[in-house]
Amino acid sequence: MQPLPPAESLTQRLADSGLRATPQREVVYSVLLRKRDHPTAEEVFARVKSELPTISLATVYNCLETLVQCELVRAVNFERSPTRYCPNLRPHAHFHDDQTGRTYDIDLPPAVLAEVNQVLPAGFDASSVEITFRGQARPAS
Amino acid sequence: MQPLPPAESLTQRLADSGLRATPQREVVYSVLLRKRDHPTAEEVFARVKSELPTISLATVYNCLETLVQCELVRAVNFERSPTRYCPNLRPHAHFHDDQTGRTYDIDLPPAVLAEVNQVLPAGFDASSVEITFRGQARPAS
DNA sequence: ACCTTATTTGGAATAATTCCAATTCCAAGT
DNA sequence: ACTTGGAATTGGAATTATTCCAAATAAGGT
Repeated sequence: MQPLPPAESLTQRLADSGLRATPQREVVYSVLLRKRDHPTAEEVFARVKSELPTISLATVYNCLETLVQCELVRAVNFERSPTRYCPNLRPHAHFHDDQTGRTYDIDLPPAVLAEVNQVLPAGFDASSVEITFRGQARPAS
Repeated sequence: MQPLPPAESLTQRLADSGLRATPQREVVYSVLLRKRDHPTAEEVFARVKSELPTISLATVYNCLETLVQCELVRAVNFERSPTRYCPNLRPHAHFHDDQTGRTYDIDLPPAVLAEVNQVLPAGFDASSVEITFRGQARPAS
């Protein structure tokens, strides 16, 4: 079990960007933290509804986008399937199980990250790198 | 300049999969080989039209899908933007320039690929890995 | 309280892709 | 050559995820 980010970081991060901590944003974020199974926007929508029955799908998209902007959440894209959302802030790759469709986080040691960045020729300045595996998973844990 | 794959490999690969070498498939493939700028399906459609004015967009999608199945072409996805197509068969990553939108191939040495695969815990069996950089490019060549 | 701006909302619009049913095209067997 | 069955193509409709938009609501600073 990894340490979770402190709960107050949302309000903090939003404030840093001059944004407000609304109930919608808080619930969307808490839903992501509660069940870290890389839900789609629709899935987040369904989960948030039980707490905020009148929230709209557009708002869920807005909140998710805001959280991504604040760097509290990562948007994960796999092929052409709907975007999934991930509150894991540690450097990690994603593993997509072709059979089950489940997505797993794979921690990336700094050394590997460094080596991957080495492959860039002069003149290429990367602001981010995304590593995605596909295959079959039979995770131990 | 890298060696191009032999021209006859299309017919060969298709036959291997029990598929036919149609004019549409040939022209779509040749268009990809001729200008390797990671075009979208719409862009391929536009280029193919000059040679086959009556081809339909659906056929372009079909042909591209077929080429991907035959492993002659890779489908490249960036965020939510349209899929791009790439006939480079060497192991390589992609670099997406945020300013220009251009995509560059970055060769991946086998050693790096090996190290990246090392990060997978026991029980994860990857059939492929996708590495994508985003940032700013000022390529030497 | 008031004003200004941020945020939310529902519905319409968009964009990329896929689906579908109707031809058309081949290739193999007679 | 002629048929025939499956493959491939075609145009258009449908789907899906997401974004856009304009109106309504909420919230913080004065």
